[in-house]
Amino acid sequence: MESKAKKMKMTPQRAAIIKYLEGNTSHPSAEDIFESVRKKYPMISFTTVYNTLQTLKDRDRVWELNIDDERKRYDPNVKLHHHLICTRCKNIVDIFMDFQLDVPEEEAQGYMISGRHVEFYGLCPKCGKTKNRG
Amino acid sequence: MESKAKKMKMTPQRAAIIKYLEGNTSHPSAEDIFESVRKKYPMISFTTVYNTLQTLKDRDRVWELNIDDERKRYDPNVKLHHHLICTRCKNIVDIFMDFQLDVPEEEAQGYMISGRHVEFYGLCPKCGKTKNRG
DNA sequence: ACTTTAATATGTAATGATTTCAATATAACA
DNA sequence: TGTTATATTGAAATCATTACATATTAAAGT
Ligand SMILES: [Mn+2]
Ligand SMILES: [Mn+2]
Ligand SMILES: [Zn+2]
Ligand SMILES: [Zn+2]
Repeated sequence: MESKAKKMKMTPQRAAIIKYLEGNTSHPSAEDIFESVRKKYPMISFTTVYNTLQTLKDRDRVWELNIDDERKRYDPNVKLHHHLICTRCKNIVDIFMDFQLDVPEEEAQGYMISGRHVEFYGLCPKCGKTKNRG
Repeated sequence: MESKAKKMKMTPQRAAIIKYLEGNTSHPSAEDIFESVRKKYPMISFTTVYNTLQTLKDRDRVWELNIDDERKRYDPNVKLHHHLICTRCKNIVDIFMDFQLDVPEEEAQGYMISGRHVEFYGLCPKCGKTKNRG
């Protein structure tokens, strides 16, 4: 009992953030979380959002995605899955498929591979239509 | 002849940046490029590095990677391939394998998929040894 | 219930990568 | 050689994220 097992103090702010994330498949940014939680807790600080996200990351309760080139995105679903991102509006959707992604010893160049993630890029249905001036 | 076909004015700075990138498999950051080119052109501006990278991106001569959570990384190899990143030192190496990554219509959720990229995470040989206090 | 205290929340300042901008310089071409 | 669209430069601005100092509070013990 050590790393993941540290007890986590519950606060209204944390509860609100966790509630917002629960089952959320929109892959929100820290700002998205802040703006949403702010409706109920107008006094919440941006720092608290980042602090809480860090705490949740430490406990593997949230996954930080670098898939969006402008900001970090957060995913409460930490089970292995992949993503499809719209290159125009940055919408992200889940892909639950089990790809065969084994890297043979000689290709791994001595790395100890512990994680894998497939990113697909394209245009979402909405952006696919309005090709220009999106 | 239009988008990609725009002619590109050649300058000593651009030549130096392009030369540095040519065949470079280290996936350098803008700063890496700046520091290297600066040795020959001490007066080069950071802005010029970013400008040139933008120009090269526009012409599909360089690939901007979001794989590193701290900074953008650039890859002069624009042919489809994948990457393996060390989660500790952020070293990035290429994986030239042809994975089967077809997403069936019903999983694509209406997206028009145009690109794919597999990211592997792990520890590089160096970091794998020194498990602590890296 | 009251006390204690380590953990958390807050506001503000700092950081660091990237972008914007206005002025100056120059590659390409006639 | 002159013209001009394009590129370079340095400085300032932007924006996401982090660091810090101070005030607050959840939770464990009494
Ligand atoms: Mn997801
Ligand atoms: Mn590469
Ligand atoms: Zn879209
Ligand atoms: Zn490493």
